[in-house]
Amino acid sequence: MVARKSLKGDYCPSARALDVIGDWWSLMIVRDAFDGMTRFSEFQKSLGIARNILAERLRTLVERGILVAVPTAEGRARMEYRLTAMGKDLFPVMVALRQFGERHLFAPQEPRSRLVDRAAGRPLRLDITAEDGRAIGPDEAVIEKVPEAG
Amino acid sequence: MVARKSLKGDYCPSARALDVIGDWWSLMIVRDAFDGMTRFSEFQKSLGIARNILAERLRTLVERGILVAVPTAEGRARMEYRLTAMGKDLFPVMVALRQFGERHLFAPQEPRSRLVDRAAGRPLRLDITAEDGRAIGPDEAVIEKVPEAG
DNA sequence: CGGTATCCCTGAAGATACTG
DNA sequence: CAGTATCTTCAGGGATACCG
Repeated sequence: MVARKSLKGDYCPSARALDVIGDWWSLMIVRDAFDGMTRFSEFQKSLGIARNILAERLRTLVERGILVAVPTAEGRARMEYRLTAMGKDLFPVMVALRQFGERHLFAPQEPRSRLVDRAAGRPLRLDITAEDGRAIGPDEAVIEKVPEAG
Repeated sequence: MVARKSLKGDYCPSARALDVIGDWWSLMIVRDAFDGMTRFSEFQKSLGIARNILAERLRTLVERGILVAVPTAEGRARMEYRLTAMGKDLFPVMVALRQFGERHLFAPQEPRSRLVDRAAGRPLRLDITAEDGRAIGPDEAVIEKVPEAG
């Protein structure tokens, strides 16, 4: 996933974003981080991931600037992993994925976790609009190719 | 990526969504589909993916209800692959990924493709809000666990 | 052109043992 | 507890040859 041959995706922000957080475990770690988890063992227990894999993923997420590792008061190498500002900018990605999942991947009455407005306890809205406020769907949007390497 | 052991993610819509479209090639195919591509060879040329892999990915995207394969007038097994309504619901995911990529993964003057409002040619906005219209960020949202399977 | 059928190979993931 | 180091397995992906 990391060093991919430069394809047209090179110039595509989606492709780059996917390169950074596009594999299963990284996204699940980020999801748990949004859910307030910070400790190695919390992630490990929540995900059932192998420890070496978790360590490696945390390392690259830190390298990429998604998480910071801050030493805890307790001991020596004890770290807490927290989302950076950049990491928090993944919030819309998480919300979008979640809404898609809720809409299409659960039976009507099937139990599921929900992401809600903390204050009101109600589901969130996600809106894509033009600068003038018009709602924009797939058919109202178009990809502008990069000028030179079109 | 497909048959993953049931982890807590079982109840997490994000995890399920990721199971459906969470690998590199599937997302890139969907991105190209949003960009108007429909033919096997278009995807193949755009992505530089091996043909067998592309065929397999198209097949599973169709199975999962993201794409439909419609026969073309031309010949026998010639297919066009188009986004279903469900597939189009991935639009917010693509926009969110793209915005993240644009914001954090490009140098200021580095060339990139852009997703714009077709009418105005201007970038899109993506807003997450509560039902009453308040803007919601990561700190204003909370994940409600599924009732029973806590 | 639009795929399918094989073969091979790498690299990512798991298990496990070890360390401070 | 919070990792690191090592080994092994296995499936995802590339290359290639073939078919209608």
